[in-house]
Amino acid sequence: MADPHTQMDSVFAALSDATRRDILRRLLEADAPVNVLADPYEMSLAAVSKHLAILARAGLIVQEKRGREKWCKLDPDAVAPAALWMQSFGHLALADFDALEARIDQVLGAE
Amino acid sequence: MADPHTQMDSVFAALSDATRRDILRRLLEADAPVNVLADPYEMSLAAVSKHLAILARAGLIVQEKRGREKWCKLDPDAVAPAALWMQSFGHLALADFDALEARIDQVLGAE
DNA sequence: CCTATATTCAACTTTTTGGTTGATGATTCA
DNA sequence: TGAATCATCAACCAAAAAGTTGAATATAGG
Repeated sequence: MADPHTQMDSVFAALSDATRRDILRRLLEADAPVNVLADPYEMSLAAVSKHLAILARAGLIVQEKRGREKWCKLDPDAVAPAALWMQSFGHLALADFDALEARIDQVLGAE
Repeated sequence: MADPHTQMDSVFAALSDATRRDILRRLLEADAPVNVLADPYEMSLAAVSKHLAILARAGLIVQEKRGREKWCKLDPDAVAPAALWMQSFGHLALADFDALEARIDQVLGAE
């Protein structure tokens, strides 16, 4: 079976969890190793490690091993396709009424 | 049990499936009843009905029964919280977010 | 009234997700 | 060397997601 998950699927799925969004938000401030990222949450270190793997698989973070720590940093470009989809969707949807009026004007105003 | 799913969780989760994104895209063009929406996809009507329920639960569409048909229309305001999250994340994270916006404007034909 | 249509519901299967605990592999450092 | 630390792996569990088929419910229309 070919992987049915596109990059955008993975990005949106990664963002659908509040813990992962919180991790991303904290990574805006500074890069951090896994144990530091895990600290604020109630769940186990292994659970946070899995969340980070999901973020990495979506391309939203990159992980680099430094000594025994694994440092995580944002890869913000990965959010671009999903952000583009959302923005254009929102713009097109909200602009719909204006677009209709514009077309009416076009039809009535032409010739 | 309090619902652990926030509105943003639901919106991102709803957008993480290509079929649902395609449905939303088609609803930009015109409102449509369930059977019309289901037509292009290989899956059963019941499966599409479930996808629509997920979109409705996320607030992305509203459904209104007209006779024996159930018409679906976009509720584009529902993307706002998630879009804002992404936008502010992108603003803070992307060095060249202006470039992204330029591409968005390009796609939209720009104001 | 009867039949076809539109949609959902119910039950079921399979896969994925999000979590646990305990063991394991690296690495640091006293 | 040996103990502590960092992180993942492996096995497991419960719940949710995504699909199926078949029955049920409304409604439309001859």
